[in-house]
Amino acid sequence: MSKVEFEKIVTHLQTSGFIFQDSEIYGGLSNSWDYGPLGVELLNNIKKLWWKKFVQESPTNVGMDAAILMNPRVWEATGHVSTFNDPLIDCKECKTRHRADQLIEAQFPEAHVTAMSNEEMTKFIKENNVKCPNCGKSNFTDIRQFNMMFKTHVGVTEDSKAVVYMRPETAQGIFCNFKNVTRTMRKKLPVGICQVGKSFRNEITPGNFLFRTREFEQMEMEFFCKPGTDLDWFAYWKKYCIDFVKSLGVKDVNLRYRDHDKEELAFYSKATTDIEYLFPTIGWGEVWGIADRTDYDLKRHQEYSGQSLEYLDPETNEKFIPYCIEPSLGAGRLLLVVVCEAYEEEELEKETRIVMHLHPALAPYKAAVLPLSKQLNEKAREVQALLSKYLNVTYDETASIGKRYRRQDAIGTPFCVTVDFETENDGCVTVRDRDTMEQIRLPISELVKYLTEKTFY
RNA sequence: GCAGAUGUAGUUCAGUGGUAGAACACUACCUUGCCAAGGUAGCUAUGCGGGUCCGAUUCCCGUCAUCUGCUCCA
Repeated sequence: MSKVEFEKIVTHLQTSGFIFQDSEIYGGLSNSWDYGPLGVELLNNIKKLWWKKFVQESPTNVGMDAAILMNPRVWEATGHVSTFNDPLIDCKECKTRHRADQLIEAQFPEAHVTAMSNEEMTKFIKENNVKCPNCGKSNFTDIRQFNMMFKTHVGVTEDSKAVVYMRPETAQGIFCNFKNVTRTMRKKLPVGICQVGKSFRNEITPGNFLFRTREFEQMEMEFFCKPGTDLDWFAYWKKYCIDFVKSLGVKDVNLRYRDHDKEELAFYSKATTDIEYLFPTIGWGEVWGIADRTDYDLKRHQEYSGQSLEYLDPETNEKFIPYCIEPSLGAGRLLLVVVCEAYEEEELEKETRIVMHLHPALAPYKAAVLPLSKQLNEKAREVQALLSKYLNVTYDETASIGKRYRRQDAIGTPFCVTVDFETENDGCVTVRDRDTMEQIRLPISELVKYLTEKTFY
């Protein structure tokens, strides 16, 4: 396989019906992308397999789906309203931007930055001649506060009392429902609650195509367990997650764990490990974050809501707030990973064949039905109608058969079913494999079973 | 948000202060009968908005978007 540039993959996705720029006819909106007919199939398949692995196949886990808009008190409890504000400051000399608190901390470690207001920090920077780490001068703008949460209003008047936030993570919908879920489902610890849904963050610097967008879909599990038990759940889920990525066809050598250092850890987390993927051109990038959130979230919600979120262990009659392991993954990122991994430009004698070696269960179309000649349209349409009751299939009757194979290769369709002049007599079709380019002849009556088995996850 | 670069068919690229061109892709018809065949015809573009000019895709300004770097990233 030849070395492929990230840009090429992006172009391919945009020109073959996977991804479009959002509101493109108006010039687009920065970092917003839409999923086209093929992209949405791939995305849905990714979410489906994740759900299968984390909900359906797990004896401990259940799913749920929370609202995007929540009581704003939720975000006060989590600290998003207060501490998720970055005090940003620009150097007037060299035009670089910095975080005021980090500037002070780096040059005056003894200063109590966390206790300072923005005005106090501005004053401190001026009085102590805090220098720009880039140009060494001390000439800054005033601090401006950035909140990463999108705000909107409930009700038709823009009354500040009715401010609500677009959730910056799906996790809190799970924490808030911890009691509801365990009670109604009669769940004992350990229990994982899983959710797939949109989150919104007003990122200062999004970029790299789907890699960092302001609106994104998260696939998260909050796994509640008793602290100090024999089983190391953090290690367990780390392995479970990486095994899932590998099961989608991602090669071992392109994956690694990366532990966060102490300084890097979020305030609520005791330990965090990222699963990273080696993207073409871009290099290693975070795909999946597995965090040990301790009992931070439930504790805070208990405090702010006044509701007990303790768990009563039925065996020991002991009450405690469960600890939580959170593997959190962006659906768009995982899509990017499987596409980067699957994309190949195969050099053939006369041409280059673009093939997406997608796992058959992920492929937008499981098969394409192709009449060898247009005279065979009718029969081919019958086959398509039969298959489409069980599988997502497509149909193509234009151009030569070879060209149609190429088109399907380029969008990752694992099988092509060709109806030929013998089909009417022997009831068989030719099934061609995307990866091996081998062909076998099968009775139409066995097609559904064959394709279902071959595209099973 | 700052700095730099870029913006011409679906894609990759030409080109010009005076009616925009190719290749590939796509569509139709003919032909062909299992790996991008051939023929004919066809569709499609100067990101958006101003300004200068007789005339702007070209020069100028603004804006939007993309890329790179910085800042940032639950």
